[in-house]
Amino acid sequence: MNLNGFYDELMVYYGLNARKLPWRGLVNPYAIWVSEVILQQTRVEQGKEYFMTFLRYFPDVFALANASQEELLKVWQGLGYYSRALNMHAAAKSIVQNYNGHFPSNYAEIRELKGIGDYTAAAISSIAFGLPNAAVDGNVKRVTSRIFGIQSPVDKPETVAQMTSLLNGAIVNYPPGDFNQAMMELGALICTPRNPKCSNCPMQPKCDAFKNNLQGKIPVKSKKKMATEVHLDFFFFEENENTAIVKRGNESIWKGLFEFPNVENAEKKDATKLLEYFGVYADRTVVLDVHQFTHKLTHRTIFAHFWHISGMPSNIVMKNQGYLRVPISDLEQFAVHRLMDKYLKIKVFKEISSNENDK
DNA sequence: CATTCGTGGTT
DNA sequence: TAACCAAGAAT
Repeated sequence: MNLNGFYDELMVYYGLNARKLPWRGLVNPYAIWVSEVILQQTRVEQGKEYFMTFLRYFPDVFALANASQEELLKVWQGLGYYSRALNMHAAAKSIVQNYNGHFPSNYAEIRELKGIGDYTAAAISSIAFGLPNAAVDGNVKRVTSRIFGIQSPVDKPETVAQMTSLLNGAIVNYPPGDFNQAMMELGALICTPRNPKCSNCPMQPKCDAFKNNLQGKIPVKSKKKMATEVHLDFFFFEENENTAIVKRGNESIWKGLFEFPNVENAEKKDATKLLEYFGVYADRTVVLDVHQFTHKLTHRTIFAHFWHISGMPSNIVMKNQGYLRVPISDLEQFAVHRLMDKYLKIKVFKEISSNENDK
């Protein structure tokens, strides 16, 4: 199928309709890298503010490499997928050490950096260095599968490889960075997941899905696993204006973020059992308040309880070196996950932000 | 290769 | 409202 006409039309479309975004038009590979990692599985609208903030705190690769993990995660707080930030930290150190701070300028070396996969390596190498590598993200998978009528699941590596190969054959005829961004822009603005605006699409005459009225069937996706349910109980111990927090390890979710001492269970357990875990016994405990959240993630549903306890068990510090005793007023300085953030705003710093929250 | 990594907007 | 899913990568 000869799609040269389509690609020409696509580039014209992009020239006329490209959104003005904070990272558009930049040539600094560091800034482009930052934008691409922030935008992984993240909506453009949510990423904009974080992009500006990130560059303000870490204007170049040296600033990022020299930053503390705590400061980095505080800037990243709320974005999710926190391994992205930790991987960028490692990659920045690697760039400083192995490339004297100069961002590597070829695909293979870029692809080796932590947190950079096929898509991001192609995006950076094309946008920052003009290299003809097709970047296949969610938008491009949708656009490409519809154009070519590809009905194999787009989440299969084999399907992605097929699309990458097709697009690599076309990208050599255009400015690579613009070509990749044009494909993504078409997916974001015209070839949307539902109700695509085919009447405004420069590709309509050559689109297999449109021709066969398969826009609702393509792209094909494998069915996803059901979310598992988890019970997570946090303990807000309060004693003399102080409380206890602990830093998450590297084993699973929320790596490196701080939170109240907590227990995770597959089943719901009663309060006495939970408190005994921390050496607090029901008959000597004053539960000031219990607050419940249901927090839905892509692959798990968390039933969270926050127990506000008067006093702090003395063994909370003895039991595990990881526990930190900190002034409650200092909690805002620590990077926390959304559950903690919500609880702090609603219950702990209520008096500070009540004017905004109550509306 | 299938699963596991957040959060929030859209339908 | 529940389901979908967004400029994906690591394991």
